[in-house]
Amino acid sequence: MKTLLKHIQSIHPISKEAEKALLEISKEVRFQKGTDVQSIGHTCKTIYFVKDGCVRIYYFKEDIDITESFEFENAFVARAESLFTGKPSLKAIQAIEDTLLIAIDSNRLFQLFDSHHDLERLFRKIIEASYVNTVNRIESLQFHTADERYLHLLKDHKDILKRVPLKYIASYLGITPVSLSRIRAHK
Amino acid sequence: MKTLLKHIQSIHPISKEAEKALLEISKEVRFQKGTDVQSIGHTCKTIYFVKDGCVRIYYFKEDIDITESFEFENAFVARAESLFTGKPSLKAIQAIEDTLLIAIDSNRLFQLFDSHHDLERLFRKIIEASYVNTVNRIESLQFHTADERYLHLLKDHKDILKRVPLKYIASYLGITPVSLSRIRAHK
DNA sequence: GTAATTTCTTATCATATGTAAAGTAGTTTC
DNA sequence: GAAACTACTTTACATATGATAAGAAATTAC
Repeated sequence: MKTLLKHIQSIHPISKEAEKALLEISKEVRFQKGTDVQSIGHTCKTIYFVKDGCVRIYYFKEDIDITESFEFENAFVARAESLFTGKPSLKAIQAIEDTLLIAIDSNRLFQLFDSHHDLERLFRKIIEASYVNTVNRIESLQFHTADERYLHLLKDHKDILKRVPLKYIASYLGITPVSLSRIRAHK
Repeated sequence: MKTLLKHIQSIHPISKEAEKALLEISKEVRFQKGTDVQSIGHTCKTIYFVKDGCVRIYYFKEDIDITESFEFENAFVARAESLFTGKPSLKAIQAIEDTLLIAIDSNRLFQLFDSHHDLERLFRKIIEASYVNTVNRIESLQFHTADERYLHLLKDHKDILKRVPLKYIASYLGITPVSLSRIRAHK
């Protein structure tokens, strides 16, 4: 669990008691490459931290598999639309590689917020950062060409091509695999 | 300020003391149609609540004016990328109509979080809801046609066509005004 | 109220991306 | 190691959107 605590310290330092309380509601879970961590229709009650490996959030639009996001080592993952609304999620979380996650029980976490103010602040800051990221992604989808978005993704995640199938990258960029192939061929 | 307090109560009820503290760091400000509430290059230290009128967040990409978002009555507005990072914003906030805003001093608000846990929880929930909204907007930009996005916007904001120039709506949808005209002509 | 300015629409042509189908390469299964 | 399957690429054609320019409509300024 050291990786998680270290990552947390870099965002917002919390007390020893808060660390202890957090670890009590967390456990390590492993998933084989290709398996669903959480499936479509399930209400999200877990916040995951990626210790090793990588995952994606995906959903289906008219039978087409669309990757909403990727997460790699040292990042949190949750299906926000379900976690924060209590509704069943239309999306699933899948392990793209053999993956080691730390699962945090969100209901118990939200309860801890009452007694550990610093934990609530930590997660407020985590959500703020995620929010800034999604706003930037909107900007990218709004006014960059698919070509630019592809190059930008490679810059941000230098090893993504070795770790993630192109078909997932294509839908993440908002284009078809055929179109991504074309873009790659022109480089 | 009643509008603000009423809106807050519907998200997360706070104590009378917290309400009082919040009002002390808030003030009403008016902006004429077309004027900038905050300009590009300014570091965002204010969270606004729209009491009457409407605003947009916009920026320039290579001399082209792009609307990132609109906000109407009973919504909060802030340039998250600047507010949460402390960096100067590349974006501006502009009044689209004569607008009455409530300006909340963000530094003093963040200080209040130390003494008023319920205020921090309130704003955590506000950010969570904004986050869910932006994730949904990504989905919309990723795999809906411009045509679908336009119809969806009209559904969500029935009076938007009467209040907001089409050129702003076009860039918000990620298309040119010419393209929006075409889409509208086919209905 | 007229002129000037801005906003919106229409038309034409160029380009990027989608769809479908076929082929190639790589991986998995037995 | 052959067969089956999956991932990726390539080609041909269709469609949506972009760029530019010109005109119409609406708004603003005087």
